[in-house]
Amino acid sequence: MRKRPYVCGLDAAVDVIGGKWKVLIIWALDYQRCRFGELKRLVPGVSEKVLTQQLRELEADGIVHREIYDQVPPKVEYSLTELGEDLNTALKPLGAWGRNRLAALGELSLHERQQLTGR
Amino acid sequence: MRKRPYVCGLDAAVDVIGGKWKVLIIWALDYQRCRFGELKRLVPGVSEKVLTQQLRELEADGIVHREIYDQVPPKVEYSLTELGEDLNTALKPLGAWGRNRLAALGELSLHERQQLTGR
DNA sequence: ATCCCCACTGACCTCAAGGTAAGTACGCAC
DNA sequence: GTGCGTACTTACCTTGAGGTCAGTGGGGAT
Repeated sequence: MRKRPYVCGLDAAVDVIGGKWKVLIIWALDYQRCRFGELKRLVPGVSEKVLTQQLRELEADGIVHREIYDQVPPKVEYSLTELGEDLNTALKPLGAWGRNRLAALGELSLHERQQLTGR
Repeated sequence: MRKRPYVCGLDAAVDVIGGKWKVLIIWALDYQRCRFGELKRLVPGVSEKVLTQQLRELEADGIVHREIYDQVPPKVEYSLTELGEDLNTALKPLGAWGRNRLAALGELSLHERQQLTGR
């Protein structure tokens, strides 16, 4: 549960996407429905435990859908729900803003590199 | 510094707004430039230490501008930079998504309340 | 005299998110 | 028969973000 009440919508949204790997998971699922192992490869650096955790939280929040195929070896597929796709759409401008920022930072380091190699 | 490199723009954006109170600060500053004490009142629950910290980080990231008036008693005003206003614009759809979510949750708890009082 | 207000700073502490490593149960390939 | 891949779970540990509290130094109100 939550200690502090939500102050605004932004607050509520950040609560959902706040986990360390959640935006990366959502971003990965936008392109394709994924099995657990694929997701692990698409989100480099997550441990299995934490990936499971975050997926369960996203599922509880109604962002991702978990489909279990009764097979051996086990097969589980994750996909975005409609709500999850809405969220992803809402995240697009933020992603664009971040990309601009990355570009700006990239130019800065290019500049620094030029200064260094210029000596 | 950062351990893991940015995977995408969203990643970079979340790095900037990830602090516990940052979106609330940005949201508060969208309406008006603010003195420190005002901000403290607009963001209920933050301690002074953490508010200062987050403001400094936002300043370092070029999101907020800090203007010091050489007065006694001291006066400091915070405002969004152009980059900060861009960020705020990019956050609007996310805020709207969150508001919808809150509305949905509100209806749920209303429903639960009705079930409870109905007994 | 005593208190509050302004905008902080610094020392110390807490706790929960996340990381590590091992275990599970089954099937297939070599 | 040894190891890998599947999708996890469990116990244990680490870390750092954030919380608590006290102090600063002058001015104005009570």
